[in-house]
Amino acid sequence: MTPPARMPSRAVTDISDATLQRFAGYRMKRAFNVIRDDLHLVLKPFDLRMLTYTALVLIVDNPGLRQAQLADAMDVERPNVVVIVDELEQRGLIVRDPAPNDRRAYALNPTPAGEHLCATALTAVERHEERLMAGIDAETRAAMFAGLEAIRRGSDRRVK
Amino acid sequence: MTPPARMPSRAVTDISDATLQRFAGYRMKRAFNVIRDDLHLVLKPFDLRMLTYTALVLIVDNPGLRQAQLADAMDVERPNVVVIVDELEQRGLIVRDPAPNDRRAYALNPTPAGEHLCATALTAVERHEERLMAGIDAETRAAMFAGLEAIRRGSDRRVK
DNA sequence: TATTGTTATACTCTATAACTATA
DNA sequence: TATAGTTATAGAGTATAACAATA
Repeated sequence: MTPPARMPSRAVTDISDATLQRFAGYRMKRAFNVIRDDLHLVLKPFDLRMLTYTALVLIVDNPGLRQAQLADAMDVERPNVVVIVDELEQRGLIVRDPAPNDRRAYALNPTPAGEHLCATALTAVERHEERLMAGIDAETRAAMFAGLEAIRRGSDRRVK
Repeated sequence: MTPPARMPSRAVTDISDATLQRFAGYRMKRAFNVIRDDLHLVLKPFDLRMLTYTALVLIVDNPGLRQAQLADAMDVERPNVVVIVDELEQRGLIVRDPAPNDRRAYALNPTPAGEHLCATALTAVERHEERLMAGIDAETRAAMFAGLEAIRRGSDRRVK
């Protein structure tokens, strides 16, 4: 069963990433790559990317949201939110209403078209999720989610 | 204990991401952002980024590696590996030796300086890892790693 | 024909500084 | 003074096509 030993020059056909496997960052990057690539294909029919999809969902779930709040919720810098909101607005999926009591800000609201696209995309993403998580039992999923949440919350445990 | 109810206009100060929280992609992106930002600061003193650090570790652990194998191990396209290897070579951390039996390819090998920097950076990354995972018990860590590995392996369960 | 490494290129994501108009 | 949104810009990460040398 075991392959013949090749003593002189070690085979580089079987690459070891044992060192990197010890770190959450490496494992998460690899897993996230799979999710990102699949989500990319899933959202393509709706002409949405992960960022525009995330923004749309947040605006649908939180009508009246301001851009600064959206940036904070998405963990993205404010200038980068502008182009995302621009894109959604130009496609008629959301509107920039004037914010009450603050003439500097906008109240982001979904249009009926935006709500419809959001709902349709959401069901596609749910199928994508179930497909990728198919082999993982409920307890492992819960533990994984808890671990990810603990890392996210522990951002005050960062360096500096 | 409960704050006074504000019926007319719902407070948008408390943003709900409940919909997105149901998806592994969102939770992983948020957690990965924390890890990426911290790792960025941790590697900065060594003048390494996540990609160059990962490549260096893989080359140290797999001397004689070819670039195509490195690209595969890093889940990065071959053209993007060229600049990473360029950077490590120009800094004297690795060398591009001729590959035996194939004059097209290179055998990537670490220099003593590369091995030393790799070891030093590794201990810093170990501290970073333990800091970010501090609040997570062993069983949760194991389950999280198992879940991430299952997603990575299940890349054949992708769309198309 | 297929593969290795390469060049060129483009698109996305991310990050910072500086501006305007309001607060 | 500080904040909301904006502009401009630059750096990273990622992806594809096409090429020369070699298998």
